[in-house]
Amino acid sequence: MKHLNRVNILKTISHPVRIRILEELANDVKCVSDMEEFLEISQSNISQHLAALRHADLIDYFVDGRLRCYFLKSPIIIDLLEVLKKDYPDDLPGPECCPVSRKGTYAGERNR
Amino acid sequence: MKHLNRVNILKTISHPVRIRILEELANDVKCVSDMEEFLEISQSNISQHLAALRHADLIDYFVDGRLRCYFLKSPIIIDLLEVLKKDYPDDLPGPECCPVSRKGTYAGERNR
DNA sequence: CAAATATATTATAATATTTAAATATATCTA
DNA sequence: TAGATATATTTAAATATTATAATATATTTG
Repeated sequence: MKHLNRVNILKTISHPVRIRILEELANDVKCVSDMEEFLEISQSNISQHLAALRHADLIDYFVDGRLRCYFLKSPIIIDLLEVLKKDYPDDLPGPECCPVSRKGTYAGERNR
Repeated sequence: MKHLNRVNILKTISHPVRIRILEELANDVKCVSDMEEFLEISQSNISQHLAALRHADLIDYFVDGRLRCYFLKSPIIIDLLEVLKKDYPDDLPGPECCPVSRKGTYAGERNR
């Protein structure tokens, strides 16, 4: 079941707006009207993205009067954001020469 | 542009079958008929998922006769898989008492 | 309490993703 | 060269995601 949950986390964060929200929350508590300043989308759309993040248990909030103050709840997000920020210049080296599998020799030259 | 590319990588790997394929390729070269053994989906569906991974530049293959031998190409995948495998027992600690933002005091008790 | 503010929810239409089925292509083998 | 094998592509239908618009709720303030 953990696997499905992880896939669900990935799905949930696979959106530019939600990544942006999470990056901001990784630094700071933010309420929705703070977010309206750096996100160029409607308030109700922001709320929908926040709902998606809440349903995946990635964020939570506390209430200050009519503000809802969101913060990051899930520690995996910190690590995922860090990986997403890293630079990865090169491709992995291809497999060593001629690995062998049950079905084939895997000997051939690489194609494209 | 890098941001969008990262979101695209996330979207592409946000599927249980594609995660599984990547996990296998992180260990080993595999051809499609190898994959037919551990994936319980049709061959053409496997090919479709492989195409998605190729289009995101995450994998590549070389050709051995009629086999196509896939391997992992993108180094970020290694790091992402590692994070996905890690255990994260606890939630992050909530924000310290009473942080302040432009818009509010953020003082209140947490709600749920 | 009425109006204003901050945020959430619902409905809907547009778009994207997914699977399944059918077909196509390339390589090998007899 | 005619299967047979391994894999890919295309099409179509089902489902999911997204943004927008409209409306609802809760809190504060006058």
